[in-house]
Amino acid sequence: MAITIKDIARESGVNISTVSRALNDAYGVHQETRGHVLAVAARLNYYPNRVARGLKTRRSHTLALIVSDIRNPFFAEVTRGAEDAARAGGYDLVLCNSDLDPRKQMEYVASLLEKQVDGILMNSVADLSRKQQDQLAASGVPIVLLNRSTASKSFSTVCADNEAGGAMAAQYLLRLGHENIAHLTGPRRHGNLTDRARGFLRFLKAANAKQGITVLHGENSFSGGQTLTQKLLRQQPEISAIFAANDLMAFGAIRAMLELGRRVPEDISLIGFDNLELASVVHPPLTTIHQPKYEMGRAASEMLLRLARNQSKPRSQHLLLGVELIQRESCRKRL
Amino acid sequence: MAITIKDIARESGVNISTVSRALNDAYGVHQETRGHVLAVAARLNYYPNRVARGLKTRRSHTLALIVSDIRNPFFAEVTRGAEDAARAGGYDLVLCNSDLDPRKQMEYVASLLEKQVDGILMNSVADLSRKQQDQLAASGVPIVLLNRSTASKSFSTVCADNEAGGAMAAQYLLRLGHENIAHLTGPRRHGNLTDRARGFLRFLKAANAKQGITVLHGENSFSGGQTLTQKLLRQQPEISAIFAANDLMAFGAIRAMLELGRRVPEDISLIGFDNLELASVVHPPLTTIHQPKYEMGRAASEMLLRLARNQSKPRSQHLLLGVELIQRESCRKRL
DNA sequence: CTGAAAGCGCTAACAG
DNA sequence: CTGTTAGCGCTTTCAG
Repeated sequence: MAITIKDIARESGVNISTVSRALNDAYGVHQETRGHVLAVAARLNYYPNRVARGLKTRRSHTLALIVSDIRNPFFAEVTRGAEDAARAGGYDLVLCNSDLDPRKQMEYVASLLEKQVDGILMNSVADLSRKQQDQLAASGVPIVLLNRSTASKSFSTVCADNEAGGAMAAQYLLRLGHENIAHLTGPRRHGNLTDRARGFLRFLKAANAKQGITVLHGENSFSGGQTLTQKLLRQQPEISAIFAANDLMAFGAIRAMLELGRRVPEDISLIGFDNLELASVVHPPLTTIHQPKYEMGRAASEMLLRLARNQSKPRSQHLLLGVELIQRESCRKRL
Repeated sequence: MAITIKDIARESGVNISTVSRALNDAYGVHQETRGHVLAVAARLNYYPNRVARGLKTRRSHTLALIVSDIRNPFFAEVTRGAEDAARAGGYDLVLCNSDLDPRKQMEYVASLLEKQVDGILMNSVADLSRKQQDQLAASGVPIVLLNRSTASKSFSTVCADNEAGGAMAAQYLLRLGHENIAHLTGPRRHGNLTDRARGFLRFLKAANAKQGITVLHGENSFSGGQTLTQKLLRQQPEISAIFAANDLMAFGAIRAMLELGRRVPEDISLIGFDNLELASVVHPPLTTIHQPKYEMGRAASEMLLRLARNQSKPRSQHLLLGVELIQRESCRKRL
């Protein structure tokens, strides 16, 4: 049986409420009694039961993070940022993997509400029905959406500036003199990737790119990048630069080119998006657009902490974080 | 204000204890009342407060996982397995990143105890002082150690069979006809890596390997593998096969060889350990020893669940999971 | 500054 | 089968 404030009250000859005060408020209790109580508590090796406290205070000091899959290195990084910030604020973080399955997501949320978490960080609600989203919003827990800028107004968000990143990629490739450019991206409607494509194409158009741009849609994965690249090089062997919508696709592209005997960057320049840790490890080291993943997680946690602490639910907040071009060795000037 | 069993008791004209029973036990309550209560509960959109319940039952239905860093893809995979199993058992998983810092680790544990978690999964306690370890063991929470086989008897463990894996690597390289073999590994005393080295060397010795084996110690990281390989090839350019203690080091070795103009596997065969997802993505695809990372996490959670459910603390359990050789393209027969 | 007492929401004897 | 009652460990009025 763990020892409680009752024990330490008995042991130190004061009332449990005094113990409680001594343990919490620095004020409202005589220095001397306070000292004594603390000493007894230490001697008995007392540690408070936060569950009981939470029942009374209606705060669990626990946050939750729902990602699609922690094995995705992008989310691992975000998660680390979120956990660090939560901990710094005195909160725990419970981790949930939803695989983007709407049912799983709703089950997690229900379970988390029952556990009285003070706030939820979510990867996405895009796959939830309108009704489910309303239900979420109505639940009352503060929710901040990660990696979504276009979400409904009911939720706060933190996201990287995907559109600006797309534009950066375009600008860089143009500056290197490329004219025959392709963009490899994911499914047609995929919030973030769509934003990247928009920024990319908009910049090229504004710059009066001399030639048409090829945009290929496929799976936003390693093998998707590989497949699309094979297809691209068959259709348009004269291509001189590729913008892959994320690093994983870029890795797939590298593999495909290797197999087809096209060299990066000698024959074809390649730029990715995300700046995964692996990007500097592959050969050639990948030039890419850096997303501040850790900072996104951290900022999201901090935002959620603010929301959780203000009982009164304030308007939703939105944060857009800047991205950055990381030059490595997968691009070069067109001859 | 959330609605409680009191509300639904009032609304349905029965006592709160009847409500509680209706909601929990299927038995001991008339089907009719039960149905009615459930209906009212549903109508009021009731969900139970697990914190209150936990206060009474002394079970939080929450597990915790302390890893050094979730960004390490190895742990991400383990974590996913652990979370899936926890959830399947009706438990939440709180994630903690310790960076292997003993102080952080102890702080996490203290905080988790206060939150009344039902069990803790830990990456390692190797860096904890004897006293800290005893303190942990004395705390009373079930603890299972991940990825440790040699830990003190006070804790349960689940681990991959590192020694057998090392032996497998040796056997494979020998079968390919290699005689001039090097082993690149981490610091001298590093539980798992040491086990791999032992298995490797023991097998070679037993097989009467014709030549001496070179073992190089360094950092167990990408750059560690890179550095060691540079050093190795300077000292012994005639080496024909390398066993890297983990995939990350193997990736570093690939990079170093690329830079030195030595081809894998044409000039030198390379085998890793872990079978990270990247292993199939690098060039050449890496032959390696597969650790069942997901299963380790799952098994650890399941073991912890068993421990948590049996109030009486049983003896510690130990599980050693098998490893597997994954043949890809980084090794070939010696000419 | 300290004590008494109520109660957070739920479970679990114990009666009936 | 159902109601009464007593807490779980802690915070928080309200008195004194």
